[in-house]
Amino acid sequence: MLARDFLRQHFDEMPHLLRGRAYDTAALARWGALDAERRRLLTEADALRSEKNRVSAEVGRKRKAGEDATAEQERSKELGRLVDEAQARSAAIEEEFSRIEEALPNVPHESVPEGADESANAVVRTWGTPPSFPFEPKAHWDLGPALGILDFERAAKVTGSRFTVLSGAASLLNRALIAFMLDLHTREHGYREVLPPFIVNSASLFGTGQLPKFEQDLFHLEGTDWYLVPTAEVPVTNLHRDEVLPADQLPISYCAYTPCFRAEAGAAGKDTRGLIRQHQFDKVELVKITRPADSYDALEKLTRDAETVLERLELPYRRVALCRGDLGFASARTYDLEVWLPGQAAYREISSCSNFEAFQARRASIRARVTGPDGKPRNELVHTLNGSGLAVGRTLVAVLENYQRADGTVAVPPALRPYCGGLAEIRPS
RNA sequence: GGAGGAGUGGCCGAGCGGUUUAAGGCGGCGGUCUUGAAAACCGUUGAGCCGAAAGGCUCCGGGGGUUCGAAUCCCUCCUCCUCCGCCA
Repeated sequence: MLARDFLRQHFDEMPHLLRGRAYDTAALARWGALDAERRRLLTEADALRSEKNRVSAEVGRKRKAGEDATAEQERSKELGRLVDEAQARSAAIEEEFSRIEEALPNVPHESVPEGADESANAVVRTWGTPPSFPFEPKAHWDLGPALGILDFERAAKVTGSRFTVLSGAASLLNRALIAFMLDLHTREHGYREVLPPFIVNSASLFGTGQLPKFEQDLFHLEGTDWYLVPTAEVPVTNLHRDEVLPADQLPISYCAYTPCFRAEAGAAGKDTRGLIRQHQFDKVELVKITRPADSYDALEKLTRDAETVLERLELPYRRVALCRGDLGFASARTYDLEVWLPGQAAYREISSCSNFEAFQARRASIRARVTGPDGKPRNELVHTLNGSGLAVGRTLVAVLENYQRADGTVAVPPALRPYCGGLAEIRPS
């Protein structure tokens, strides 16, 4: 959510500030009209309530003194009715007003590239060289079944499309990747590991911005207020919802492994083959909570931490700065990391690292107790960030495709071997 | 799932129908004292909203109700604790 003060002060500039982003322009205009009306009704109701409080206190005083207070009681009753009326009118407006605010996307940082879609994203840096093969490299959806380690058909039988059974070396590698990533981030990058619940409530999803707008992307547990986590960002960021953190605790850096569950509504026909787009996948997530002044440095660090995983695994990748139109709803600035996939001869997203500034902190009420410029303590909204470090399923895909050999076997990246009992190559099983 | 108990400001905790403008403590901030610090003492210190300001309103786990008036009484939901049952 954006701050009300900010919306008021920059109301006329909002269309410019949100250019390229998807939002309801009519709703924004309506916000401006409702704001004035809402404040008028609020002032009116407050004045009535004030009068009612005064009269009630007078009843108390008179009764204590043994005087008759019938007239005051009647007056107070009448005022109560007027307050209820005023309240009913303002509640309806408040409701619509809030719904509009909750649906407005974040304002992009000034450094975000202009542009409407993916094609306008800016490549910031490229690392490594896509390997050249003396043979036609295969896609993982051919390699995996040939090796007997990925089974798409049985997963479809057991559950449905967009699920995969990993077995043997694939499940071992998947597990090794999780352990490798967590170890790297906790031991070398200073993150604290957490294992959060894989089910979250609607308040948490509101806090990080998935609700109310993106309910169709989530798996909702019928008859409950619970949802499967779409990303560890939700439980981990919400660890500190409704909290005031001591300033000396910041920055906070967490890393967490969770499975992620996504309904993928609206993705029909997209990436239907292989492991790229699944209803369930594993991810190691990085989350940072910082003082506002520190968040852009933190974004660079967090992104570097994610890149280090790819470098240790010797997987070629590039870093892309998302343009305004490609930015997620809550983000002010996002870097995507794209890994090279020989099977598709393309770079594909494997991590997305974002600074949400105070957008999530405002929704989730995450603040820090800081000393103001006047030396007095005050509460300040924190900035939240997160990024994949990395998406495990897609990393497995990248390993299989980049490390494949002419005979159909796959080498195991050296950095991963200690996590696989020394396994150096994957052969058909 | 059953039976009891409890949710109050950054934290702990009193309050159980009308000076609650929420006692007291801890912590924070300012001061006295000190070479400096600690200790002691004094003062100060919740959040959100409306308002140019003066000031006003709301908030005692969430929601609803009773009453002229609710932290306080009633209903309901949630969470935590204790015991019982079931269970990896």
